[in-house]
Amino acid sequence: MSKYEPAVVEPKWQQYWEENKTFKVGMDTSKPKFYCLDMFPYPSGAGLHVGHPEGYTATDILCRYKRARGFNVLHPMGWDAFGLPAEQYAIQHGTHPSLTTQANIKNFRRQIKALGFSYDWDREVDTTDPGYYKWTQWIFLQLYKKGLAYIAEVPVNWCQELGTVLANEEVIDGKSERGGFPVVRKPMRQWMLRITAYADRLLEDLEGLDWPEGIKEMQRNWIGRSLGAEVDFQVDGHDAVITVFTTRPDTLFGATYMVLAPEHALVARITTPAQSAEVSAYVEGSSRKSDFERTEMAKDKTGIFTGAYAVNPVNGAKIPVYIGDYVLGGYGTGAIMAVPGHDERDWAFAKKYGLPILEVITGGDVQKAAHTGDGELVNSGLIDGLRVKEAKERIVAWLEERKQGKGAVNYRLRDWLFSRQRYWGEPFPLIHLEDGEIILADEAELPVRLPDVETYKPSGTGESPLATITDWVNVTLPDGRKGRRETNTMPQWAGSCWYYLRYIDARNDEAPWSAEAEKYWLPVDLYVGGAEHAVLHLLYSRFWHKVLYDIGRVSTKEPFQRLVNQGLILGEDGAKMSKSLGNVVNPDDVIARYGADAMRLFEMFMGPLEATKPWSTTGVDGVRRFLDRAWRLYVHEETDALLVTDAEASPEALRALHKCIRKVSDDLDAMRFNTAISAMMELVNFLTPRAERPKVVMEGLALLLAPFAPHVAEELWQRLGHGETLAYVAWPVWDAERVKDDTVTYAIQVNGKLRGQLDLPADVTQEAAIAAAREIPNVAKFLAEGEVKKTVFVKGRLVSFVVAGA
RNA sequence: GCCCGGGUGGUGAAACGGUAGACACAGGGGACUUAAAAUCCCUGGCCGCUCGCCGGCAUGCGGGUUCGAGUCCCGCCCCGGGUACCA
Repeated sequence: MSKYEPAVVEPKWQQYWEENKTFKVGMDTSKPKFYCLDMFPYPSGAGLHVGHPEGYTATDILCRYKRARGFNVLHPMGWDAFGLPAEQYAIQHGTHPSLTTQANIKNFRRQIKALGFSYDWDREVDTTDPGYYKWTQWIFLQLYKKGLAYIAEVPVNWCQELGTVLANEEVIDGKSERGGFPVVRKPMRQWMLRITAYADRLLEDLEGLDWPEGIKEMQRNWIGRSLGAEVDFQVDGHDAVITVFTTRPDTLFGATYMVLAPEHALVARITTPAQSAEVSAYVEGSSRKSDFERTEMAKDKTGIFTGAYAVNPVNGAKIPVYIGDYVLGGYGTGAIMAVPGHDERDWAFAKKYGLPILEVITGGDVQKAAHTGDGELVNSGLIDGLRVKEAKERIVAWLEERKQGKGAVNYRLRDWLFSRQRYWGEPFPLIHLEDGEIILADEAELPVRLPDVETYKPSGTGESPLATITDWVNVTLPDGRKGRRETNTMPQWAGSCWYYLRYIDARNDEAPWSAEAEKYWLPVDLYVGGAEHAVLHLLYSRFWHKVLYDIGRVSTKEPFQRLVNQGLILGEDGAKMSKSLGNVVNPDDVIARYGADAMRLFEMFMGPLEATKPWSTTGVDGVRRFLDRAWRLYVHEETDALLVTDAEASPEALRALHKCIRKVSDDLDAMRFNTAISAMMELVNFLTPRAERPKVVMEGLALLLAPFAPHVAEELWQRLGHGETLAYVAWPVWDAERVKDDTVTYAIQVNGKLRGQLDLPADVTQEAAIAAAREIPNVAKFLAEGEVKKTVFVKGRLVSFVVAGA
């Protein structure tokens, strides 16, 4: 072989790495560790998506770089393999989901290996492997024992015609995606996880994380902590109290009415006979609406007077009680006090129903619009004259003294619905006895395996297909008591919540991971994946991690120290890649045509990792030509002879090399892959027209190129006479002396405009530079137009004259 | 509405407050070739002219700070993503 042929080089080195277990890693306390994690893929039938290799390439480059810098690198890969598609395929074709899943995994593994990533494949995990989900079940038991798992009746998407419960994504406009049958909300027995118990810690611990600020902000918003007060309002003429949550207790004197959610428990009790018919009709109407319809879609706030009045605890005022479906039963206390003068929603409602609007904070005209900003309290008795902040504190203290309210914190975050009525998921390791007692599986009994079933069709009752396997479901304990196994299974999130922990000790049969491995490898130093997981996966995972921290199984509060989101890769037409648009790029085709190294290089050359950017076939062609050019620096295309010589390198060549080392090293540290590649292109462009091929320069270039294009780099390294892989060869070091230029081009400006350029010695003095600049005819011309008021000299950059008058 | 990103050549993009457009794609010209491909070299924001080491205009728009602004500040416009009657 004389020409660069990736089809020959790439399989050769992939085989070498595999046979020599080049990237197998163990604990080595003599080196600093680097745990670099990719979001593991769901192995779909469609094969690897072009978006996957972007993040994987970035992490692989970094891992190879870190190895060369002496780090002990953990870089694993696995499969988030439970999921709906395999079960749907099973329902249609009768194929066991595990068969479909294994076939898909095989294809994904082949595609990923074809890109030459330096994973330690001995640590591969598969969430559907009983050896893996054994420990997922184990973690569930720990959650249960901590009181963080409980059963509740929760509404699900029930489709009568299909006889099954549907995921949100299977429901479109209130109809089933398959068949278009009606879907209703039906309460079912579900497992819940008490993530809300960790809300504060999930919020606070974001502070120390090196994550994109936007993602942290999204998590904060999702948790939605709001500080305020609960205030009790006595209902006039009833022995009943309405408790409201408000973030603005300071505006309590401005409350002119109240609104209850239609599903509020007191509605039926306090509604007067005269209002009863209207209220019932309204309650009935809103029960058919989803929260989405009640909130997002409704532009108009609607409500109905219940006929009842409540007493404002601060001033004894009697204010009407309404119901309105813009108040949600599930948020806060399901009741609000309305302060139309200082809340926009309340203002709109008050205008519509002719309710009084009172000013309690100065600074606006509450008859024209709600004033939500700061100001001085008025018409507010004991808090008159205070600013908003002090007024809040004073009024809460006052309410607490009289036991009519208290400071309170409210969260938007809900507990996590943790069960699915599916076959293809982790079984819950527990039995329900006839008397209602729950018996947990013993750790030694794990895993509770998925039984084989006759059919994957839904049971028809809403329960999972597992409910139809009577000899699996029905159990008799050794003591004779009878029970039923849990037939719900866990959601796909379960397996992905802790996979980063399994990687550190993936073949441990005795424990999910060892304490030594945890202490050595955690936390994950860098986690790279798509922004679509910004909230749910990352929040759930953090939650489990904190529980594991509390039971002493992990020693860090947070699992992922640094997070980077790769951007979306669009189709060549600039649109999101999709089958229907026919703009999907298949990695297999790119590799076949240009090679894996060119594919890797182009994925990184397109632009910053985080940016959304379109694919370009001619762009791949461009980086492939760069690799061809680089190859020809080393190998004679016709004779296959090595062109590299032992001759001493010229200072210019050394300077070019050392500048390149500096640039590539700095850029890799900052994950600026695109500009690092540009720097290598510049070095190749520098060498191409020159005859000299000094070994020291050519070896340096090969090592710089290695993280990006490892196959071709290994091949060149071998041709340079080395017997072993370059994966652990020390990263080249640049020398400050070598990168110094003899002369520097100065820009000469007059009044900020460029009027000339000047090559000056690198060590030129200010005086000499200014004198030389004045000599330039074009500069002198402009200087002559007025008086030089000021001269600016920036070393190594420019001389700037400020000229006044003319 | 709110919160994050982002607006730079024909295109993807570079640019410690210091020569805007590195690097690459597409384009134009040339060399090699019988020819083509491949390769190599040159060119390359827009406008103007006296064609130069020339001048003017240029980083979404309008202001400001500065000797100097793509970069910092203020006010707008547009695009992408996220998110919401959350009291």
